[in-house]
Amino acid sequence: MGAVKSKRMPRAVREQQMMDAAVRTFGQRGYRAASMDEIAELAGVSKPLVYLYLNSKEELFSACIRREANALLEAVRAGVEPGLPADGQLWAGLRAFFLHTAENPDGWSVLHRQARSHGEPFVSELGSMRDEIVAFVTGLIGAAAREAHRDPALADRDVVGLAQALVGAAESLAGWANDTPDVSAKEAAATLMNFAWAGLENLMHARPWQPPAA
Amino acid sequence: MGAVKSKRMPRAVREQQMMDAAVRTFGQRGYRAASMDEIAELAGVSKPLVYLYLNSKEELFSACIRREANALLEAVRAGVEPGLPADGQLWAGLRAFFLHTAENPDGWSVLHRQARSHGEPFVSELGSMRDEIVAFVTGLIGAAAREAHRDPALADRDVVGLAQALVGAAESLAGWANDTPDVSAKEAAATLMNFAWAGLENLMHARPWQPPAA
Amino acid sequence: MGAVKSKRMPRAVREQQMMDAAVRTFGQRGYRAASMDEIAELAGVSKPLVYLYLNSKEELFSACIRREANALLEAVRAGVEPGLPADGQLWAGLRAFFLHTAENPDGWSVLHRQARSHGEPFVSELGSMRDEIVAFVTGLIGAAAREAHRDPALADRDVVGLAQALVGAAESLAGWANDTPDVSAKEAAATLMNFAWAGLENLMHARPWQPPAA
Amino acid sequence: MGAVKSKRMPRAVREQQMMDAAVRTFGQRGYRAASMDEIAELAGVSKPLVYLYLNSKEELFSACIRREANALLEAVRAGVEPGLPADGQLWAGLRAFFLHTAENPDGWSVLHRQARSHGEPFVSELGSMRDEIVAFVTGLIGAAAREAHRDPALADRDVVGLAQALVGAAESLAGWANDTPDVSAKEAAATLMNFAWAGLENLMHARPWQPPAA
DNA sequence: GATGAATGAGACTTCATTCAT
DNA sequence: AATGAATGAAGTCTCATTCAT
Repeated sequence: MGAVKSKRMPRAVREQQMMDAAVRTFGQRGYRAASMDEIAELAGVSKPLVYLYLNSKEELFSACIRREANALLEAVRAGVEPGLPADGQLWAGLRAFFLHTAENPDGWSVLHRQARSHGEPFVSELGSMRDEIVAFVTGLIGAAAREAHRDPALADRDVVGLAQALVGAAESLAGWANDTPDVSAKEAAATLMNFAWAGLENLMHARPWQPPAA
Repeated sequence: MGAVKSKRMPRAVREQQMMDAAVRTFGQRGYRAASMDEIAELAGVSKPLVYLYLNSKEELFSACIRREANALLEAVRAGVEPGLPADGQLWAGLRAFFLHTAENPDGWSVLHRQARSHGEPFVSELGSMRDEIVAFVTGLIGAAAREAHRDPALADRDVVGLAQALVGAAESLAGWANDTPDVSAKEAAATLMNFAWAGLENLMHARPWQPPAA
Repeated sequence: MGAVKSKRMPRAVREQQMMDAAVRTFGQRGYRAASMDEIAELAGVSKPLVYLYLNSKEELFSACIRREANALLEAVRAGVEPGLPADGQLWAGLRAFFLHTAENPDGWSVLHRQARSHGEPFVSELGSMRDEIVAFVTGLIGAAAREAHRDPALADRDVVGLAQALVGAAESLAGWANDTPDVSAKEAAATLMNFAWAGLENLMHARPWQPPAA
Repeated sequence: MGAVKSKRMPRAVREQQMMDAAVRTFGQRGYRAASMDEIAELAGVSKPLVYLYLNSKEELFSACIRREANALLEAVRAGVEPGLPADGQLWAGLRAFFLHTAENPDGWSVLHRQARSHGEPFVSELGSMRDEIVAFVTGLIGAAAREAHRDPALADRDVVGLAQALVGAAESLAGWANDTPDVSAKEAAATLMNFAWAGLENLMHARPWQPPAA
């Protein structure tokens, strides 16, 4: 007994340990550079056990993508309170997104860097998750548009493009904030919210968006 | 007819053929999955010749990153006409950017997907090119602010933050546009220009930015 | 009958088989000319197993040097009986040395021919073993000097120099005896004993050292 | 004109430049590790020229062995003055040997380390040269024996063994003197002469050989 | 007399995966 | 539930050597 090297754990627990190790390894080394040896060692089990539970490197990676995608989605959903006005919801969603990715850098690396870089079947795997995020954002923006009585409605494709732009901007700012001393994560988030909500023109004319008194 | 298998070419020409093949292979397969065998065959030469001229897989990949990064930078610079007003310059730059990435999907894949996913030294290699783009965009936004006599002036740090956000959004959209059939470069540029210039709120209220009659 | 192709052996046994094969191959072909393929085949295993257990060609060669050096050292130590007079001890040590090198020609080739010819880190590896032999011989000569009440006493440095000369002569003669058919280990030992003990001048005057009636 | 990069040299001169480069490279890197590329570059010519003049790596190495063996032989012969008594001749020969090998470390490495370590045809190549050295030493020792009216004469095989022992002792002492601070080459030579001429027993009883007043 | 261009063959090494217990 | 033993296949890289000028 003791966490040093417990044997004979129930399957579900062992599987999670393996996936933890896999996410960490894939996230840091990349899909191809990660070796099953390293994953098994990090998980504290033998290699055949990894194969017994997860079948192959490919399936293991797919499982990682699914797990991390769902976790991210849940985090964003949980961060948004349905009753708020549109800008408040967006602000809350972005904060949740930033928080989750900062706390799970390996998982985020798996989703953002690795899953896109290694072709099928991983791109498809990621696709279905992105569809869910887009649907969620679409809902948000759609609600905002109705709130503003926008007419005619934004096309779905435009919404997807906007979501892509938002995520890209968020990633870029996160990296910049990380690499630049004395730029806080909150400042970065505010910059993004301004950029996204008010647009450059409004910023040029000194009409920024104001964060809600939180 | 055509260069079926020309032999004894001068070194400079052969090197470009090899780099073409390498960009294509790296862009489609990824850095690790691409094999030197495949690159050599696609270039129509033997493997030792690739090593003789380009030394190693790592150096070859670095050379690809540099070549593609410079080409992209030149394309954007060439697309912007200095005399225009700020939004016109931004619009021109974005069009040039999305056009170039659409016309060089493998080169863009090398920069956006592969160089980021395979650790040092490639990330640094890419970083310096990205810094140049960010500096360029920073200049543009600063000019726009002066043009608008914004008061109080935007802090330098805010300008850089906005430029980071814009560049990140552009990168993300370019990947999306490349991966999504029937999204044209011009549409992507318009989506981003709207997003950046008008901001989401204006979009919600059906007050988008209008492209200049070109 | 015989160990045609025994599978699933414990690691320690397999490692010895591999080292046997490696010593033989290195000794006959040389470090560079020996291929890991040949070693694996001679050991009756696949190449990856050799790497799994012994890591690299360099480490494998180093391990061979250490094993053979220790075996030789032990053989010489075991051959010398502490109670004898000085010339008897020297004679016994030389006999053991030449016998061992004659019985392990590949091991001796690894030590004498290959380890010296392929630079660091092998030369150092061998150096420490050689230092042990020299120290051993130094002790022997020192004992002989005390036994003879030599006065004035030999300087320590002179003793080490003599030991170096003796060891070098032995190494060289062993190589020669191994390469020359019909020169027995005992003859080689006698030649060296005469040379070392009586000196050329005494040989010239037909006053050789006499082996003890064994 | 000038030694920087003279072109169109007569064949004999070019060949010597190549052999110089080859001896240096083979001596330092070893036969296998030396590459024709490195040799050609060090010689300041293109690789095809090396092949044009010297045909193959194997022939080039053989030619190096022959050249260096002859040079060593000549040096020793030139060092010995025929009229001297036996110990004086030996002393002179050893000095010439030490001097030549110290001044031509790469050539000595080719003969002593590399030629023996890489099998046929090099071992044979070296063999004929060793035969000449042995004949020379045999003559010397034979003269000494006649001088001493030794009877019965030493067998040829014994002479070869003694020569081997001498050379081995010399090499070992040379290495030791090089690695040990404040042991001069001359001291090493004296130690060897004592060891060889007087023998350990005489040394034990304080009857060393005396170097001739030079 | 001399060389830039080019390659077939083979080396070391790694990895995903399975077998037998 | 778990693992020590083992390998087929593939990858990066080097080298002696030749061809065409």
